[in-house]
Amino acid sequence: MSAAIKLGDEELTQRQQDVLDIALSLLVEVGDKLTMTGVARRARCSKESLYKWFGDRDGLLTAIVQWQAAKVRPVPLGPQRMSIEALQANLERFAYDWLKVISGDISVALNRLAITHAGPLSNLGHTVLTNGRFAVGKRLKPLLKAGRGAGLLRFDDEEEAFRTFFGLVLRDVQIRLLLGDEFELSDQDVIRDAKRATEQFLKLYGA
Amino acid sequence: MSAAIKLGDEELTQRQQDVLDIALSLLVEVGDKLTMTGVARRARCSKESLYKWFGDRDGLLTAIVQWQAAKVRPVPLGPQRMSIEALQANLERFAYDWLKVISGDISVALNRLAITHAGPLSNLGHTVLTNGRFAVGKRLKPLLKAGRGAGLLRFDDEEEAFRTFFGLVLRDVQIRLLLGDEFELSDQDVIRDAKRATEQFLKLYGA
DNA sequence: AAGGAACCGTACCGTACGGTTCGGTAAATG
DNA sequence: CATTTACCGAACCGTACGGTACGGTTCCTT
Repeated sequence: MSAAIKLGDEELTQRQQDVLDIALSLLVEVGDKLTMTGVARRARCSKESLYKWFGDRDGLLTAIVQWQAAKVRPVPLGPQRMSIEALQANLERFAYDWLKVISGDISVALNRLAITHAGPLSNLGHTVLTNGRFAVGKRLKPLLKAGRGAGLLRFDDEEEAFRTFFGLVLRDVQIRLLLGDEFELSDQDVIRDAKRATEQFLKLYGA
Repeated sequence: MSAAIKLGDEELTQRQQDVLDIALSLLVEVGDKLTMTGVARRARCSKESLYKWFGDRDGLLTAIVQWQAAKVRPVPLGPQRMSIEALQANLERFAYDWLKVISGDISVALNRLAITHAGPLSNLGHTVLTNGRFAVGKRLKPLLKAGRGAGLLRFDDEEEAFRTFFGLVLRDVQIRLLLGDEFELSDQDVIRDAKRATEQFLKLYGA
């Protein structure tokens, strides 16, 4: 019995996890032209195994998305004593990590995939939203509330505050990348953007 | 000879324009499952005509995007005397129109289409970016510069200022809609969002 | 009225790909 | 050793769809 990792209701053997990683890398390369035969060839497994493990093509795509989502473990921001410096540093770190993820090849590929198959039928979009936009909100809100509790921030609706932070951090970056605009975003740029977004957010919501 | 409208290097007869409108409405319904046979049936034309007019499927999709883009004529903001009230009103109107377009079915469908076919091969993404994100920037920047010229705004880089406005207005709306999150956005919401984004922008960049 | 251009409707072709089946193999199980 | 399990590789099937061909119709021009 191999080491099994739970994913949703299922368990994944090591072999299956490896196949999903390979499928993900192939997805980044070829986008929505990902084919079952292609995955089987790249992963050196049979199509029969793919169908046995994941049901059908949609099941494989869902598994890829969920598998990637499961790998993104939230870095717990320790409930340190909240000073303005700590708040600012945490916000900057948050913005930096987030921008890095969003501008990465994997994020672009998965979001494209989910958008392509968006609709009432597929739940890929829902999965991506849950593990992206909403997961980030869930992680950021405690920080915002702590800041408010310490008298450093002022806002009525934490959801509104979070969405503003969202806009200030990502701006047009995600949509441009999704549409294929190949624009450079160096590590220095990301650092600068994270600082700027944090400053602007504090100017808007600072007490 | 029918009335011909220039689109790129080509001219479009009335019949072809009608077909493109029908194809666009069908695209909104079925998304990327748009098929040549389906367009021909809905438009009551032959596939042969579609291929004669648009070359191939990609040509049809490109024509749809360009045709819609050609319909969006920029509403010239008259160069009135720039007061803080006029600036604020113009920004609000800008944000309102923009948010309305982005949250509309047509915009969602076209952006999904372009994202699906994004890559070095297709220029759909480029077309959408040019007629969306960049066209808006081109229209907004004169207003921003006028505001700065009148001593109402303060910024070094107009591109940066515009991108911040972008983020404050759209926030997470576009990506959520693209991913299939069906969330209500009433006209009252749009009005409120436009006001809020404008206030925040003025707080950040007001002199 | 005659001729032709444009077009409709439909049948048809080729191919790509999702999904299935099957023979063969290696490792666990007893 | 015999059996089961899991898997690989490859051949195969069905279908959807992009693209083409062609006969028939409408309409415009001369």
